[in-house]
Amino acid sequence: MAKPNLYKGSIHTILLKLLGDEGRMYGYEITQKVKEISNGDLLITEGALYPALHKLEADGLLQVEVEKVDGRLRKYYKLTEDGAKESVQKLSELEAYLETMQNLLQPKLI
Amino acid sequence: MAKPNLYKGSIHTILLKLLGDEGRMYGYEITQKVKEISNGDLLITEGALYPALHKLEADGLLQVEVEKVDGRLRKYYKLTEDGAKESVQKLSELEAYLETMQNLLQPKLI
DNA sequence: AAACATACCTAAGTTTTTTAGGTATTAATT
DNA sequence: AATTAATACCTAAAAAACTTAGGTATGTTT
Repeated sequence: MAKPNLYKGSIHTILLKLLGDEGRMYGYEITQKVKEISNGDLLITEGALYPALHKLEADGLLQVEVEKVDGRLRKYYKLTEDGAKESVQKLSELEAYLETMQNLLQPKLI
Repeated sequence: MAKPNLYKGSIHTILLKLLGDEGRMYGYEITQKVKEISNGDLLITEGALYPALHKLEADGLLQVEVEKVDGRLRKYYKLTEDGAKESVQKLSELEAYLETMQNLLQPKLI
């Protein structure tokens, strides 16, 4: 792993969370939003993003609405009901993971 | 991803951190320690652990001492000087990642 | 006119893991 | 006494999840 943009396994969770917060977003918007939130630390590559969105859609967790804005195509994604449930699930897993990591990082108490 | 035991990409960091804290540990001990710290949430599989230890050793970040205890072989690992430096580096990366994730999880402030 | 930003996409390759084995010794259980 | 569980190491094949490196097309800026 030369310069990973994000720890693997978290992209689906990030997408579900963002779409839950924002209501609906399109792919390019997501890349910019994540870059902004992370102050440039987390760069979601398009090669990871689009397959992830397609997978979540195929799994029935996302719903897509295509729109043309300023002559360009946009694919807006939003959570389905199942997506909202899965989001809760994934977020609690991520929180457990983050807590574990914090426990690992904490200076050892002897 | 059926039931991943840990978010990918963090195992090297975990190993460096644990060895920095504990001084020296052997493989099996690490699996038990991580299970304990995470209350059973994080299970480092041996198929991930041993190759990771060997990689870190090959990269000069770990040093190994073989001992026989109660008739069984143990391979104690500890950080080299380079390993200690790399540990600092990896930990700051992990902390930045955790902070970003926390930012993502925080309820949106409008 | 060229470069950059917006907006989508995919395929090949790489990395990192899971799965599923294997060997061997000691401790606990039946 | 024999089987199972725990301790302790290991590896190879497969799967998963990325990065890299392309591709197309439109609008904006230099």
